[in-house]
Amino acid sequence: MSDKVVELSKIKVACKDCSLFQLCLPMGLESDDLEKLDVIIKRRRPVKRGEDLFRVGDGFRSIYAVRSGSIKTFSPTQDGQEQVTGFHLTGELLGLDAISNNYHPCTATALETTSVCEIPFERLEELGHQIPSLQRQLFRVMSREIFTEENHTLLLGKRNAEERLAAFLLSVSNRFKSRGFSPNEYNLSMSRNDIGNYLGLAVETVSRMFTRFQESGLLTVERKHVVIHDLDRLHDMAGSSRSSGNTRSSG
Amino acid sequence: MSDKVVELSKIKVACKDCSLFQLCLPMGLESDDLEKLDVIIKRRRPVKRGEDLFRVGDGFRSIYAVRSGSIKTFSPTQDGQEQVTGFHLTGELLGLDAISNNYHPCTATALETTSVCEIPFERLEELGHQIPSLQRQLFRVMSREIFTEENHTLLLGKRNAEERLAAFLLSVSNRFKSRGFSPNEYNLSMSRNDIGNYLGLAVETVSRMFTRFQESGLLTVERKHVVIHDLDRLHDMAGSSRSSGNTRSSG
DNA sequence: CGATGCTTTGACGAACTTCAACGCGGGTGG
DNA sequence: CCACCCGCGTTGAAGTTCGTCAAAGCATCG
Repeated sequence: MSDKVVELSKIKVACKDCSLFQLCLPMGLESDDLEKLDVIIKRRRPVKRGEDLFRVGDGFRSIYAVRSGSIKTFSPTQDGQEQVTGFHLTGELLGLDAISNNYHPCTATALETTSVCEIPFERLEELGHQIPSLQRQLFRVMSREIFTEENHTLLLGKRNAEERLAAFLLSVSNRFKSRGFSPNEYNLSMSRNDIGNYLGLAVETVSRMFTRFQESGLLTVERKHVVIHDLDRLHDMAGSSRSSGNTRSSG
Repeated sequence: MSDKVVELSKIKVACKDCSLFQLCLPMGLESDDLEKLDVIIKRRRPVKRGEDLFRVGDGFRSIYAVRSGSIKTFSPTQDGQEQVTGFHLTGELLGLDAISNNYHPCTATALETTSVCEIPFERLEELGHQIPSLQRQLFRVMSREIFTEENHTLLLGKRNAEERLAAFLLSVSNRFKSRGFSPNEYNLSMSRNDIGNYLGLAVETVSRMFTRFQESGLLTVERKHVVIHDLDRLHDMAGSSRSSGNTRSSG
């Protein structure tokens, strides 16, 4: 069960050997329970930039964990627009919003070449009956997702453009940090358009804010590449965010 | 276990005799499983208008189902403001956002005299291991909550004042309808202030929109009382809302 | 009956969107 | 290898929506 081998097209890394172990679903599981989970997980070939992991209306079968790369989820609105509902970075789950309807309410598109673990939900549910700690972790993950959505709501409800972009950059920063990457320097895989859409702002406003942030010495930005010079100030500007983290998990 | 009696201060109605049976947690449960759930549920004395069911930071022990009345949940923001994160009507659950953090990230205040069922989460979790259909229902409820939050996000991200208020009124309408009340006529238990806060609008803007809606013949409003004359048009105005319902459940 | 809190209304200004144009960079084809 | 093209990002100007400020109307309650 655990002698997974690295192949060319199907990279098989057992949960126990995965660097995301502490962030992902198996967090807190005992070794033998971990293997049970490991067995039901499907490792798929990487999704290329622009390809979809699933589409709006697709039947719900699995939830997904991002192993590397990043994914955006978005829903169509009645007037034919799209609304970006979330960005999912390494170690984050998506698809949880499909459980109740039994189909995916959003489309998931890779922002760059991305590997995911596919976790068939029925089997996960069965496993949950056997492994209480997995059950609990699953509840925790879903609850955190609700909490995260509330935070996003909070952001869009009361905050101006400056605060929104600051909060967004801070959120990305925190998420990279908790995965062992630099919180001060990273590449944004999503376009300005996606960011604006997600934050409820026009692209132009996002661009202007980036310029303003840079002029004030808060950060340096060049296309996708962001270097944050003053995380404390960014934090102050973000203001609104509720006490706890901004960790995303589903979409 | 099922011979609950109506008392004066503690109204005891077994799940199987509750009119919300089809909307609430026990949906789809077999008779004997229902009784198991029934046993762990605590019926508390009603919460009066303005009283809190729980407060921000309170330790998480239970989730709650609204039996009658309504509750608003709100979180403090860093600058001392409040952000209303949800309204919870009859048959809806709240407290699900506390599972991951182990404390409540929001305060829940009664908007009118409100009865709730308190469901100790640890015991519910245990019961979930025994009763797969309860487990599944719990996942479904949590997933629906994520979906609902996404919808709220969508609303705040892209929609103007008119669309927001229309979507809000439509959501309330749908929720009353699914509980067997009139979708065309209802009383709003929350203040204009709460509505504005929830929708990310100034109170004055909400008021102006109500006036505009009334002048256009869409509805009649007098303080809390709302009569909707043209649900179809309201639906068109709300526009943005994603395909499925607006059913809330947690906060 | 006055006090208080909620709601409405009007005037004004600020923030953000929209429209338009331009710059830049990466990819493609000659 | 260079030139061109196209998408993305930036910048400027004008327009609109909504928030803020101020004041008055109106119900509820002591």
